[in-house]
Amino acid sequence: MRIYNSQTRKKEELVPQTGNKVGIYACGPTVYNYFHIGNARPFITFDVFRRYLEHKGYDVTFVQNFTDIDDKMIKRANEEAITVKELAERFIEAYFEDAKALGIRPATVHPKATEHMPQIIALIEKLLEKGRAYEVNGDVYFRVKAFPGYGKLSGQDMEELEDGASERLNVETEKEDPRDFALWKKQKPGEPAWESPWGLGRPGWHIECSAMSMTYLGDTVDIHCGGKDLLFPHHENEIAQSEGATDKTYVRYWMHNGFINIDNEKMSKSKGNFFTVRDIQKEYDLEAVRMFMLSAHYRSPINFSREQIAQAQASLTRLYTARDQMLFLMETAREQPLTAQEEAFMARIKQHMGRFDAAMDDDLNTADALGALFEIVKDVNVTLNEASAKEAIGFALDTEVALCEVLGLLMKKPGALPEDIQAMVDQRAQARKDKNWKLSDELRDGIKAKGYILEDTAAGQKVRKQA
RNA sequence: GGUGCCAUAGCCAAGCGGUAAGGCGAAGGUCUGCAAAACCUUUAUUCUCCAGUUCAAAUCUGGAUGGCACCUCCA
Repeated sequence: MRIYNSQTRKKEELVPQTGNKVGIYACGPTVYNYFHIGNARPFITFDVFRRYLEHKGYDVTFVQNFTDIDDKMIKRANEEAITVKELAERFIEAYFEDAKALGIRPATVHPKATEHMPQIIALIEKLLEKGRAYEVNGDVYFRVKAFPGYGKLSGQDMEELEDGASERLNVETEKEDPRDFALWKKQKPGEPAWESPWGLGRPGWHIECSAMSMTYLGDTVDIHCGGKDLLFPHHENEIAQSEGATDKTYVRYWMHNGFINIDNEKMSKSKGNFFTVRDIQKEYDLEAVRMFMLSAHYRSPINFSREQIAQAQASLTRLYTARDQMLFLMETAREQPLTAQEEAFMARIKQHMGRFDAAMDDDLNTADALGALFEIVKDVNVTLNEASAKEAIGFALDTEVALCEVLGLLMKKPGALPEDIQAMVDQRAQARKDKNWKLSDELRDGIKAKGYILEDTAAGQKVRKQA
């Protein structure tokens, strides 16, 4: 498959370092709050990426960290009058709850920064040895001048960066160069701290990702992903730190997702125009949020609005209706020889499957892949009925479910009806037999009031849970 | 100032040189006891605008206009 590499700015054929093994590092959340809808985009995007790679037979190791110590963590913990550790535990738990509701699978490993101090310190020591870092009064900084490749990911010119940095950043006199960034921060009063050769302190934000990525995936990782805004300086700094220490390629493919906007403006903490996943969950099924994210290419910006989520919900229902219809048909379908039409139908389904894969192979084009999926739905609705062969129905059903699983959709399985609903359905069947339309309609309304949609079909009554 | 991205129907969106996928919505119809779902028909002779290259351009080039992001904690 081809993926867009942010560093070369081209789509490149994905060729893992070793056989079919793929190592992926994804920048995870800072666990100082519930994650918002913007955070959800990379989680969903790269979850789909991972699922698709596995669907293609790759053996994927997916590492996503938790940043559980930084300025925001300390500030929030102080506000709540709890320890940073307690704060982290609370929001790590919340992360897993929200991720699950969005259909995001847990990573292979979820390393925490605070549990990797030895690795972080060792990495900093290596940089000091090589003269690519320096210590000043208990703080350690990366010496950007000593790493000639600085700027290669973001395409920034070293001198322009220097001008920009000195203009914009407050001049911290202890740094040699305004572009230098902190690897280790000396403890301030009241802050959590760890022992180090430079005294008590804590790691800078960038170094933890380098250390954890290299711990679990080696000096060179196949793919590193995250949001577009992490490209500079976070990922640029990671390259400097890791390659500065090992003199080996740090990352072979960089992938960055686009943003979610609100009214065409970036959602951000400072603007206050953001929704947490929990806010959305009060109003919408989170599977619709996932569908919404998948409806556009992951590198394009998308605009979040209620209307968009409602549209996504409606499309999702179409997917569910087709699946449930096939499940319904399977109950009564018979084993019988395929007709010529059914064979042609199955051939078309295979073609749509091919189109789905081709779309996903092309830099994870989920919007196009969804198009192929809806072609299947259409064909199913036109072709299949009570007289269809079990083999044809089963094949289309398995195909739809398998493709949806790659996207992490259609995760809700139809369950048995609650007893009271089933009783009303049975009563309505009798009423219909008696042609008692008034009672029949009342029962249908009653069932709807309880959150179920009842439909009459040639094969009898069909009931499904309202979306 | 530096570095990039985007502009396709009422809304969302694919399309990457060969004559506009798909979804949502809307209108009419078929089916139905009535519904619902589903199906059929209609909804972009045209892709922000202006030049250019080409037998051929939404797709390539140049320019204009409008919008967005990064360079500062943020996915």
